[in-house]
Amino acid sequence: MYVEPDRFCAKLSCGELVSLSGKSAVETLRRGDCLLGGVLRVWPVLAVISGVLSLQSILHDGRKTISTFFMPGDIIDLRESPHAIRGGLVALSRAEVCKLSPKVFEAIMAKNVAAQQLVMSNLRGQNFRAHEHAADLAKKQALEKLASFIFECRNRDTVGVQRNRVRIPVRRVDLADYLGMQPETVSRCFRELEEGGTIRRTDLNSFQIVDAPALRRIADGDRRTASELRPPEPDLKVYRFG
Amino acid sequence: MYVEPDRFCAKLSCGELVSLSGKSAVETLRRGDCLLGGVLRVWPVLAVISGVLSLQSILHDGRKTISTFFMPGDIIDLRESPHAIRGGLVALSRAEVCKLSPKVFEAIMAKNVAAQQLVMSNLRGQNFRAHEHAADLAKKQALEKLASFIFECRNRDTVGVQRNRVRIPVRRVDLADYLGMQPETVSRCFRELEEGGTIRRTDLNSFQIVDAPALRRIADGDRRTASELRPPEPDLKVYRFG
DNA sequence: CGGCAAGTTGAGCCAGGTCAACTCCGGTGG
DNA sequence: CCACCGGAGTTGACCTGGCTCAACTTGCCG
Repeated sequence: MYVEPDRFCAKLSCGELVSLSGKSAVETLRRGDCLLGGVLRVWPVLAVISGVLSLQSILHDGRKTISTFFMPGDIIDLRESPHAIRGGLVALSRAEVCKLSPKVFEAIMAKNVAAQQLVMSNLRGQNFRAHEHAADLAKKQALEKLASFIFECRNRDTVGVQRNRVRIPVRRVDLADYLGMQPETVSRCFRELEEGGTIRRTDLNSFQIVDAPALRRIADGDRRTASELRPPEPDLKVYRFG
Repeated sequence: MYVEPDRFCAKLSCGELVSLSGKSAVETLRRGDCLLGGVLRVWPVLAVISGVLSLQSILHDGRKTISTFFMPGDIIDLRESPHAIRGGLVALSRAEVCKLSPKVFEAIMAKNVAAQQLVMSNLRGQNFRAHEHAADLAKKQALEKLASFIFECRNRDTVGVQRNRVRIPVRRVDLADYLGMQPETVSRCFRELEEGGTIRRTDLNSFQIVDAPALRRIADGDRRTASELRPPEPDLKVYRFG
C-alpha cells in the first residue's frame, strides 16, 4: 500500500536545504485561508508541513467541489494547472506550508537524486489517489463512497495510532464536497454504517472500525453480507474488458 | 493551457535511447486488450506511442469505471498503484505502447535533466487533468460533464486540425464509463447540445462547436443563456472559501 | 447560559439510472 | 447485389437514490 513519504524539507542535504530556504518561506494559514491565482503564479510549488489543504473549484451557481486533499508531506506542484482561477488552494484547518522557489526547486530536482525520487514518488501517489477517487466518484453510491473514504483516510493517517481507529481530519461539509454529496447524505451514511455495526463512533470526528471486511466489501460495491459469503466464490466471474 | 509534450522516446539522447531500447519493447494492442496485475508488476512504466488506453476498475457487481484516458505522449507510471488487481489498463483502440524497464527509466531520470523535466511535466499534466475530472464528476450534471469533456478532448487532441472541430476518440460506452454516466444519458446529452445549437454533428464521433462561449458556460455550470448575459456581471459575487 | 456554527433528521421531488425495444451501420457470404 | 448478422448507438417509459429545504439538536466558546 501507499506509504507516506517523509517530509520534503527533512530529506534534503544540508547545503541544499539552506539554498532552498534562502528563497522560500514557511507560511501559517488559518482555516478558510485561500491562496488564489496571483500567489500561486509566483509560488506554484509548496510543501505541506502540517494541517490539511484542499484544491477546490466553484461553479458559477455556488456549487463547490474539493478535488483533492493535501496533507503533511505532500508536494503541491501547480505549474501545469493554469486554472487556479475559479477556485483555489484552501486551508481546511490550521496549516503550515513551505513556499518553494520554482527555480531552486528545479535545481535541486536536477542534482539531488534522492530528492527527485521522493518528489516523483509523492506525485505518483497523488496521481494514484486521484484515480481511485475518480473511480469512487464516478459509479459508487453514497454509502460506498464513504466506506471508500474511510479506508483512504486510514491509509493516509501518518499518526496511525491503531489500525482500526480512524479520525476524519475535516468538517462534514468539506467531506461532502470531496465525495460529491451533500452533508445531509454524509450524515445519513454514517448513521447507516453505525446502525449496521460496521463502525462505532467515539467522538464526532473519530470512530472505530468494528467490521473491517464488511466495510471493505461495501467500499468495493459488494452488496453481499458476511453470511452470504460462506460458499467461497463458487461462480468465478470472468469479465470481458473493453 | 496544457501543451502536449513530445513523445518520450523522441526526446532522449541517442545513447540513452539505445540503452533504453535494450531493455524495453514496443507492444501493439488491439481494442479490448488488457494488461493486468502480473504484467504491470514487471512493467509498471509504459510510454504511449499511439492509440488510447484507459485505467479502469470494476466493482463487484459489474459496474465499470474508467478513471483516466492515456493518450500518445503520456508516460504511464503505475509504481505507486498497488491495486491494478480489480481492473487494469485496457486499450480502447488499436494502440502501441513502449514498455520501459523501471531500472533503466530511473537511471535516465537521474542523469538526463531534459528527460526528467519532460516526465515531470507529463505527470503534473496528468495530475491536473485528474483534478479537473474529479471536479467534473463530483458536482456537475450530465450535460455539464459532457460539455466539460468536449473541451478536455479538444485540448488534448494533438492533431488539432481546427480549433472547433472535435473528434471523440472512444466509443459511447467508454465515454459513459469515464464520465460516470450511462451511454443512454450521454446520447441524450449530445442530442440536447445539438438541439440547442451549441454543436453540430458531422459523423458519429466528430462534430463542430458552433457556440463555444455557450458550451463553456454550460461546462462551468452557468445556466444563463447568452441574452441573459448582456449586463456584464453587475453583481460581482464574492465567495467565502472554507 | 446565551449565541452561533456545525451537524442531524424528516418529507417531498427530480435528474438520471434501468430496462426494453428499436435503428443504424459495416462486414460477410450466398 | 442483396440478405443477414452482430455490435453500437438511440429512444421512450418508468422508478429510485440522493438532493433540497426547513426544522431541529448538539457542541463549542466566551
